[in-house]
Amino acid sequence: MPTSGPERDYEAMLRDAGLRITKPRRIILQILAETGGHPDAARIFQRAAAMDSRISLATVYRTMRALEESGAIQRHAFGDGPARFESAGDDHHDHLIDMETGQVIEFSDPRIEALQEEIARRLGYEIVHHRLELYGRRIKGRR
Amino acid sequence: MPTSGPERDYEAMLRDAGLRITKPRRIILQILAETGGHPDAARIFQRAAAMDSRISLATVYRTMRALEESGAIQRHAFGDGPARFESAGDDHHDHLIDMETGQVIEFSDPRIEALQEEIARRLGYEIVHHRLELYGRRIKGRR
DNA sequence: ATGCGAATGAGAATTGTTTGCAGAAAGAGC
DNA sequence: GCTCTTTCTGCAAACAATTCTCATTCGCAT
Repeated sequence: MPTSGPERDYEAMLRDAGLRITKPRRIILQILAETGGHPDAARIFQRAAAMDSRISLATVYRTMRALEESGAIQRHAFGDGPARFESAGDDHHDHLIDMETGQVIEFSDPRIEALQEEIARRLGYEIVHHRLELYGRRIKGRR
Repeated sequence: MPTSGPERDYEAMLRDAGLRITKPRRIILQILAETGGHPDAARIFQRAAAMDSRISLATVYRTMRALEESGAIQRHAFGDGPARFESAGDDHHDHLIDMETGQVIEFSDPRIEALQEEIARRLGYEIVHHRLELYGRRIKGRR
C-alpha cells in the first residue's frame, strides 16, 4: 500500500537525526506527509489532535523545530502571519503568494539563483540561504 | 542648516496623509530621518524616550503603522525577530543580511527585477510587491 | 525486564504588537 | 487667544505566536 511509504522516510529522518520515534512525532510526520502545502503550527496541531487528542501544541512546535534543525522541513514566514512549514525536498524553490486567496505557488528559476550568487559575491558574501517571495494578484482576462 | 531639511519633508507627509503633527510624531520622525538603517520599534522607542521620556511604545507602533499606511516607510521582517522599519524613498532595493553581525546591506539589480516580472507574468500574475533577502556570511580572505 | 535520558502535556512565561479608555492636545473657526 | 470637535497619547490590559518549566511518561539500549 502506498501509504506506508512516506512514513518510513520520515522515521528514517528522525533516526538519522538521533531523535526518538515517539507516537506524537509519528502522527505529526504523517500529517506533514499527507497534507502537503504550507501549513502553520495551528493547522498541524488541529489535525494531530483529531488523531490523538492528547497531543499538545508545544509538541508540535518542538517537533517542527527539531525537524527544521535536522533539515527535514523548512520554515517560512509569509507576510506577517504565523510561521508555515513545508517538507524540504532537495529541490529549491521560491514562492508566489496570491494576495487575494493567500494561495502559495511554488516556482524556481536558475537564472535568478545565479544572479543572487553573483550579487552576493560582488558584495563579498557567500549565500547561506535566501528568501524570495512575490506577492501579486491574478491577471484578469488571462487563463 | 542641513538639519532642518528632513524634518520638513516628514511633516509634509503627515499633513498629506491627513494626520496631525504632534510632539511625539515629530520626535519619532526626526529619529527616523537622523538614524537611517533599519531600526526596530524598540530602538526607535529607546531613542525617542531619550528625547522625551513621556513617549510610549504604543505611540511608536501606532506612528509606524500610520506612516506605513501612508507610504512613508516600509516594514521588514528579517529572520524571525521584531519588525524593522526603513524610510521609503522611491528607490527600490533588496537586502543582504550578514548572518554574523546582523548588518543589513542594501542592493538592487534591474536584471533580477525583470526576471521576477517575467516569472510572475508566466504564472498569470502581476506583482504588487516582493521581498528578496539574501542571508549570508562574509567571504574571508577577500576585502 | 530495567534504567537512564529524552520527550511529552499542561500551563505559565516571553516576546512583539495591538487595543480600550480617560485625559491631553491639535487644528478649525470665531 | 478661546472654544469646540476630533484625533492622539499614555498606560495598562489584551493578544497572538512561540518557548519554557517541570513533573511524569516513554523509547530504547542493555
